Amino acid sequence: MDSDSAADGFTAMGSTARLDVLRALVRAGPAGRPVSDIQATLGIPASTLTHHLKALADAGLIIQEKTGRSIISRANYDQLEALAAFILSECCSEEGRNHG
Amino acid sequence: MDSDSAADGFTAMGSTARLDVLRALVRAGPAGRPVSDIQATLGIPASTLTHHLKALADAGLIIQEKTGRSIISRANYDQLEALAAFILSECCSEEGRNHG
DNA sequence: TCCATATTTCGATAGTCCTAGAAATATCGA
DNA sequence: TCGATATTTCTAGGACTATCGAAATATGGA
Repeated sequence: MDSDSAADGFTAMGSTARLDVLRALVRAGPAGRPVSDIQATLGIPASTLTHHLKALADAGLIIQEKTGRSIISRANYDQLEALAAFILSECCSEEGRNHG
Repeated sequence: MDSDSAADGFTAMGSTARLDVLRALVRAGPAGRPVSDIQATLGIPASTLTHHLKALADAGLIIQEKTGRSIISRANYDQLEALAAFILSECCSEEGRNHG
């Protein structure tokens, strides 16, 4: 995980609307949820929801798969774990240094 | 940790410049670093750096303390841990449900 | 083919954010 | 008080973002 893709990931989580969508998918587990189902739960207009889902997918936080007329979105747990671990990685590695 | 303050925290981490500043502080450990020291390491103009530090402080990700002419910034490890934990909290709690 | 369902693309508006130079403020030492 | 150091505030422009209605696209069934 490099700094740039981590920042992309955090940007994607950095709006209430998008974080709510992501968490709905995290709660749903590996089965994921279709767009229309998320929309019914959160009450976001379809075009806005598509926009946010694309942002989450571009950042690698979710994975989308088309089945029939539906698109199933799933949380990308590996990526989410990597981001969570990134926050405090290298913690205190320079503790006590006066220069550098 | 509610969704709104989590989103604020992730927004603060959602730019490369700011994430680099935060990580410099995470690496530094509890001793923290003065602004001028961060500036020397990262090469960011002072006014830009102040702007980013304020954003990080407003989101509760860092804590600033004035000592003499310097301001020491420290990572707020409790808040960072809470954000890391938030990402996957409630994971799969609705797994298997078809409605709701 | 025709219709209903599911989702995306387009387009436009309003608002927010990043960056950074210049000027201002605060602190310490001589 | 004067100067050096440390940091913030002011200001501004260009870039990016969120929102969402309307129109378009894709799929499956009758």
